Amino acid sequence: MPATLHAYVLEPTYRVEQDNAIVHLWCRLEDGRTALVKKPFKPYFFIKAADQKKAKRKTGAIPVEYEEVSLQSMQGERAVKVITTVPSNVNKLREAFEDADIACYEADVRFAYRAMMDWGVHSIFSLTGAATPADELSVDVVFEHPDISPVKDRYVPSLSVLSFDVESDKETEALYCLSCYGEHADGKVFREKFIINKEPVKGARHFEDEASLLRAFVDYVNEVDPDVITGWNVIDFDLAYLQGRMKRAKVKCAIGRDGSDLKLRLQNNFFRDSDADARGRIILDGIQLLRNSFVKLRDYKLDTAAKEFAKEEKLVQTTGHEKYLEIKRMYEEDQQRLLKYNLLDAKLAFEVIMNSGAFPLTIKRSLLVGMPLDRVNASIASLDSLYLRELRKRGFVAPVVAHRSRDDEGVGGYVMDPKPGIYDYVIVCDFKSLYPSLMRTFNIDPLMYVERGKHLIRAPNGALFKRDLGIIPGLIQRFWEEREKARKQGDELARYAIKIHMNSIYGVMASPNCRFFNRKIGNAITSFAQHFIKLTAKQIEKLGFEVIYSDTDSCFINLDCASEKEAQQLGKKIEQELNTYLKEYVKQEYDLESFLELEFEKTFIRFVMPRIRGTEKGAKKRYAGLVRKDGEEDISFTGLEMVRRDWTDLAKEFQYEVYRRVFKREEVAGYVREVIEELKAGKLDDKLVYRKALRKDIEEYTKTTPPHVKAAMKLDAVESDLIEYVITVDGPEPVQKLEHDIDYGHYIGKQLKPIADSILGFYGTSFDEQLSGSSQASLFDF
DNA sequence: TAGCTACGTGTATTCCG
DNA sequence: GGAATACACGTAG
Repeated sequence: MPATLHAYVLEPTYRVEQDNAIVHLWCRLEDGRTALVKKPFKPYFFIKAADQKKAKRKTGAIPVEYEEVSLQSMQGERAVKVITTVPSNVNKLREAFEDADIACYEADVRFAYRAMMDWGVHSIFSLTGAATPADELSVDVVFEHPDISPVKDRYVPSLSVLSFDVESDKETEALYCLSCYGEHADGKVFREKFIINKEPVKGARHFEDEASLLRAFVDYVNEVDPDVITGWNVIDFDLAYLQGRMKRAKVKCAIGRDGSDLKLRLQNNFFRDSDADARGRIILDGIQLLRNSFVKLRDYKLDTAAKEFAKEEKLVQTTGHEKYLEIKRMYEEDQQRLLKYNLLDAKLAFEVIMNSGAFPLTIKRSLLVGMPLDRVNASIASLDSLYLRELRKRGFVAPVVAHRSRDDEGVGGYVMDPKPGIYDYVIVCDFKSLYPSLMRTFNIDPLMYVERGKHLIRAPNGALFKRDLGIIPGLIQRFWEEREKARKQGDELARYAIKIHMNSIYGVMASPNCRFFNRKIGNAITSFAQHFIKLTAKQIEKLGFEVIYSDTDSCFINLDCASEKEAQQLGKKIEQELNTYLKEYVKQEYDLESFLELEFEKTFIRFVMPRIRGTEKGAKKRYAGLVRKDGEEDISFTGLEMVRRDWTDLAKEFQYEVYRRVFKREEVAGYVREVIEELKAGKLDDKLVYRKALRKDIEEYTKTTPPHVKAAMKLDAVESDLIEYVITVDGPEPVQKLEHDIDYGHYIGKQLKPIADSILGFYGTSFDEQLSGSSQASLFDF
């Protein structure tokens, strides 16, 4: 009797053998071995039973079996299963059928995922079967046709990770060296350096020519056999470069676990990331991984990330042409230093993805939604995989994704017109996961949606839902419970992963690319949200407090009280009163149990709600306040220049200090004058850089030419989407190619003045007035 | 190999008999 | 030459 093993799926895929499809699950087993699990599965989809006769005339030479099933479409039409031999036939049949107006169901579910859904397994599963030798494959063991079943208790798999970095001559493209750093699944660290050199080099493997080094690298990858390959910009730079050099040197980039070549899909498009596929392994770019894990940085250079998350800094701090020269010099004169630098970069990328939490978070997310590591951000696919299983259990089949035009837009959250001003003691109450809690409370679900009927739940936008527990509400309930469990266990990462996925469900439902998309369902959620946040604000006012602002799920309340302690007490009281009221309200109005949870979130000791520039109206989504964090007072900024990447350090430091002085009731005029003096004296020149991203190719800016585009056009080569530029007397210039004097007048008028005015206005004064010490005409008339 | 909408601000461009 | 409008970006939630 073979033992039962637990496995984590790195990559689900398939191969066709003798006209039959075999699902291949490339796995890391719980016992530490790597495995390929092979199991045959027949591709299939559904049509309406009523279309079967017509369909039979359209199948041509494609092998098809029709199977009667007790399933129906969500509109209640009886379905029949169309089974074929290989996955590509599904597309052919779908095309032929749709040409003949035969609707297809679930014909766009990817084959290997389909199999996993039907076997009831997610990314971790249990298998029982005999292991066979792996032959030519780069795994420890192969299982042919094992029994596969779900696992109740998930565990966190230990994966082997390889990070690498390449150094080359930028002009000739010749390879200098390559370094690898990583950890085996058991946590043991490995590292290796490769360099092109005639003579031996201490501490590294040396090769006389590129082809030999490249071959040795491929062998090395297969030898350390990583589950995950990573690095900084590793797909668009290192792998793309290596692939090119290997092609030239006629070396196969056979780093797939089945000996297959690396495949790259490089995107020039700014809206989509490039991806890479080495069969059986996952290739994750460090930058993409951080971004997808919501790790916010000023920019995504390795050095910036390393300063934040690693212990060491890059060895070479220069950039652009200087860096190129430095690397060339090191290769020629100081190879030990170059190798040290090279290996350190590989190590830093590794430490950044680990220490920032991005990699552990991605593993958690993968376990939570059952997606491979490189697809945890594919929200539609993630929800699909969870939803379709449940739908099937209930006897239904889902439609294929319809292609829709995106003409009408759905409605979103409610944002109240704020009451501008400076306040003492403002508290914030907000709903915990408002959209999920509404979907759960009001049973918002595609399967529960109906056009008419009795005893239904009616959303404020008129959408109607049945009262039997829906699939989405059930899913949210499960997530909610898991989050509570994580909270009790102090598992912050799991909590965060659950929050991300719970909050993405609304976005999926409101996306025309989701197979269950229906504008009325999306709007049902937001109309409920609008209703409840307005109702909440109204009730708070009824209790005798002033609501000065509200956005989507939050209320900002001006307490007009005397101390932090009092604010705390009032906050608790408001939270409790409102929750009681809402429970009762939902029971009364809808005869439902409310899962809405209003939470007293924080206290601002002092608070500023600024105006829209040049008007009397309050500005939405922009505010600042004095908070207490770990006993210390600190200023929190939201939406204001302080938190925006496209404002200069000068503006940010200035804003922080001006607001600090206002909150602390310290004088401002002297400070403002001081900054201007220093600026004009050239003492702040390193704080004047604007950073703004190009969001499309330079040639596509045809309607207008914004400053960052002008600066980018002055560059010899655009090496990064993020353009760093300075305003000079001759207009915007990139930092890499500064040719004119700085336009200090610009910085005074455009970076300092608007920031000062946004707060000085509340004291009946202005930037100009503070400078001149009187109310005479503007000193800076820009 | 596609989660969503709401919003403010700066600059460029167009309109204005 | 000033007001109105469009474009572009980054942000809140």
